[in-house]
Amino acid sequence: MKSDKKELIFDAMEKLMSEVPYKDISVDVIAKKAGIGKGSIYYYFKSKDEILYSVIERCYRRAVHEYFETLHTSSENSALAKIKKLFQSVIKRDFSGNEKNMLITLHLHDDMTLHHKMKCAAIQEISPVLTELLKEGINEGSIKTDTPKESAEIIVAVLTFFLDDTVFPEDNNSMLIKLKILAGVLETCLKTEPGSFDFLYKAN
Amino acid sequence: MKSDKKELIFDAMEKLMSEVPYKDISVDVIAKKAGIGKGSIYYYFKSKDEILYSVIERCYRRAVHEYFETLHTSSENSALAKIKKLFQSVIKRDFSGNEKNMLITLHLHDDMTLHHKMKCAAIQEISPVLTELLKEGINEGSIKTDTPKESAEIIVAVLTFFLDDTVFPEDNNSMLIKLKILAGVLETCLKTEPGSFDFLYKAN
DNA sequence: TAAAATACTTGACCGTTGGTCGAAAATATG
DNA sequence: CATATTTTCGACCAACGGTCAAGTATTTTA
Repeated sequence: MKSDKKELIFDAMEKLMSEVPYKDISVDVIAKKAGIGKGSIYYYFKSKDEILYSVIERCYRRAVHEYFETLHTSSENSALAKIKKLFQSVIKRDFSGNEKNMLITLHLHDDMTLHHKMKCAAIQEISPVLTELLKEGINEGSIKTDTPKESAEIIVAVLTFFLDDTVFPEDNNSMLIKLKILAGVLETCLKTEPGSFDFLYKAN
Repeated sequence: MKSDKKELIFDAMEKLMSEVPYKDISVDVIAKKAGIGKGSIYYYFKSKDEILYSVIERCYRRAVHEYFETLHTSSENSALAKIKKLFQSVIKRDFSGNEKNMLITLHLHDDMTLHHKMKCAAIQEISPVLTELLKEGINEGSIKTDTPKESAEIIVAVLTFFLDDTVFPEDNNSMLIKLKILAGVLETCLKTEPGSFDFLYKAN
């Protein structure tokens, strides 16, 4: 019966973030939601911001984990196919209304503190994975670039930027056009077969 | 002798932001620096954040204004040349240490609130100008794209992202590689002559 | 097992903050 | 000059993030 307080705090924060704007989440409220004393919070985290960071990082780590899960249950194993899966693990729920997850919920909030941190976390957590996939693609011959690490970082950065509703507060059509441009950019950037990234803007 | 209080507040805020982290700038301090009562601040701005937004917007508007100034003092008037000038007005001081301006100063701060807002403001202020330049280039024949507006927004977004030190906290070499990639991406994205955007990563 | 040490828990408390407000001062209007 | 309107102000407030001494549970020691 180890009641991991740290996990309790995580869960309380995550729950709250999906319910109310970050600015309305006080440490007292987190403690209340977690069912522990306020002082305990500061036994496990050195600041309120640290809780936020940890939650966001965990969120992207889960997306990466989900991607690795899908790998096992699939025959297609080309680098490009894997990249597609990785992207989908991160973004797929952002465009379907029914299965909201943490990432989309976070994006919806208007608090700026969140958005910058999310981009940084995304780059930190996801770009290393993508970097390896790019290298795989290079070995396979399906991808050509001399700078996989930097390319990966750029790609993740841009992708995350795109998913941020608050940066481009526009209609879906503009978003679709941009995703199409992005697909083209990725193709030329990585010198892949035409259509390799069409899944970004094509339904399913 | 109209002592425009609003301007006083602007200047105080701008000065303070170049001196201390945003989180250390209280409304009392702004009032003190501006030499007015705290209550007066809330007569002209409805919140502290609104001051921040206004200052950042003014900052990018100045960059755009500076660009328009350089237009008059030049013979070269091709769309690509103008785009180069626009970019340089926004970023040039970010890489030279001596002539620090507001933009670089802001980027240096570690406060997240700033960074997201700066990206939004950059897109809002600069991408319309770039959109027109892309259209010019299309008419000239030097640029080819069906979606100038969206392309412009993407370009500004990515560029701003790159200039943000806190997102890619790496060495200058990685930054240089990324700017090189970006230049290539812009070329293929806009179908311009090779080397059109080399100024992004080449010294002067 | 008792005692000592360590790890964990707590909520009252603190300093600071963004923002409010009624009143005073300045300015405009007639 | 009197009245109305705009501007200025700082004492004040509620709420916040964070601290802390004092307690309780758990583990270690002998």
